[in-house]
Amino acid sequence: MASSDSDVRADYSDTERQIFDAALRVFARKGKDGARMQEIADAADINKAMLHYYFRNKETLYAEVFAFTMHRFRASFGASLKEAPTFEETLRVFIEGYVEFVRSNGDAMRLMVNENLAGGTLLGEHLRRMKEDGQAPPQILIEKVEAAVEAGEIRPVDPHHTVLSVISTCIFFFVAKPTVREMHLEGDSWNAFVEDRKQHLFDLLYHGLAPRPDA
Amino acid sequence: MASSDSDVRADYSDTERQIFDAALRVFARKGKDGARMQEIADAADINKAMLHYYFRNKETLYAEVFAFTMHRFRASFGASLKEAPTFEETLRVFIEGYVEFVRSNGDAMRLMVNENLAGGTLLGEHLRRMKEDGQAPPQILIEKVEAAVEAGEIRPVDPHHTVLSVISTCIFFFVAKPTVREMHLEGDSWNAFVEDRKQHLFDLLYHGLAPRPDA
DNA sequence: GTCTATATCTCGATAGAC
DNA sequence: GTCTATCGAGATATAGAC
Repeated sequence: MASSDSDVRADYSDTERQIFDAALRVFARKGKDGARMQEIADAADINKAMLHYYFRNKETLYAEVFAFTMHRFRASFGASLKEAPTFEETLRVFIEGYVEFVRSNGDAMRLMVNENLAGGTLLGEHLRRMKEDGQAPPQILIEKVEAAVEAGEIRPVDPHHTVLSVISTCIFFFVAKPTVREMHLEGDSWNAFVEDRKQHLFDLLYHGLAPRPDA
Repeated sequence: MASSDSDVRADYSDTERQIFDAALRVFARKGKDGARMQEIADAADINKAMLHYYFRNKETLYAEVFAFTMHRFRASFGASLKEAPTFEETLRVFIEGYVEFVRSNGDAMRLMVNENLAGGTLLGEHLRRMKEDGQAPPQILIEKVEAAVEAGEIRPVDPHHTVLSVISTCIFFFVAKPTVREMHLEGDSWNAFVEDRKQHLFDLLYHGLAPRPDA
């Protein structure tokens, strides 16, 4: 258990998880400084004093919520990435997995984006660890893109930019959900929009990467 | 001048613009609730009391900064979008213009994303106005995509999803700059990365949209 | 218009009864 | 473990001299 100085505890109680959910919801929308302990307590349906009983202060609460969220992100995502025979299948599975992850972990995404906007002091350590573990979703996909280029399955593209583009298109529409609703949806259902989006992204990216007959 | 109830004043003094710049910098990173008036005053290099002299309170300061930022966004961007003979040129010009805009208006982007994360109460009105004016960058590009589909210049894609994808790839890497630095840059220059990205995005999206010979 | 001082209030944090 | 009451820091906002 003493593997790394900032490992994530696995034995959170029910109340603690309840607090985590509430804290994540608030931190994700308002950021660390904008969030109010009272609002978190209300969302968790507990007394404000209990927050300080379980977590010394706001700073540690935020740090633990962030670490726990990143931990879940790695675990949940690694599991969703299956092996696929062709790059076409890999791309389809990745988009499906990523969009679904984003859909059901919206606040985790918002938290990470918020941390980026604020300067990302906490990100560094976590990202470095993800990179070293090779567990990061980007890292995995980058290698697959490299292999696909090597095998001539796709055009000779820059793996880093390519993966960044795939991820951007899977996340941004969700981060900017209020804007997207206003600009692109006129009373249509959000869920239907997300389903359409998965298909669109696969088409766009697949054709964007596939080799050109004339090239 | 009484065109609309929430029009943006055009006669801001030098001091007021100085405050706007500082306020935008802070609001963009910390959000409305996370920002501190003292920090804004320091960044603007004026006394904290002066903030309240020029703007009654935090709420109105934020509202005016947001409105002014959206106004500048519309104006600055509309001007950068030139007519182009082919869709290929349109796409290239759009990416160049958008990425450059994002690069030199990073805090404006961060502010909008922050507002989206927080729920986007202020966005609604502004976006609706942009849509009605037809001035919105997305709106303009959507029409060009529709026309290009019609003319057979590109594959029959959904214009809304397509434009959303273009915009996502132009903005997200910037919003997540700290993460991108950590994951994709190893001491390389950010400016060089941005230049590479413009080229990559054009390639990826152009091939993603171009008609298939075999289709 | 500018600054100091201060009023007012909100929020994070703790004490202490149960 | 839970709650009420409250302290004290820090934030917004204002008063008033210059």
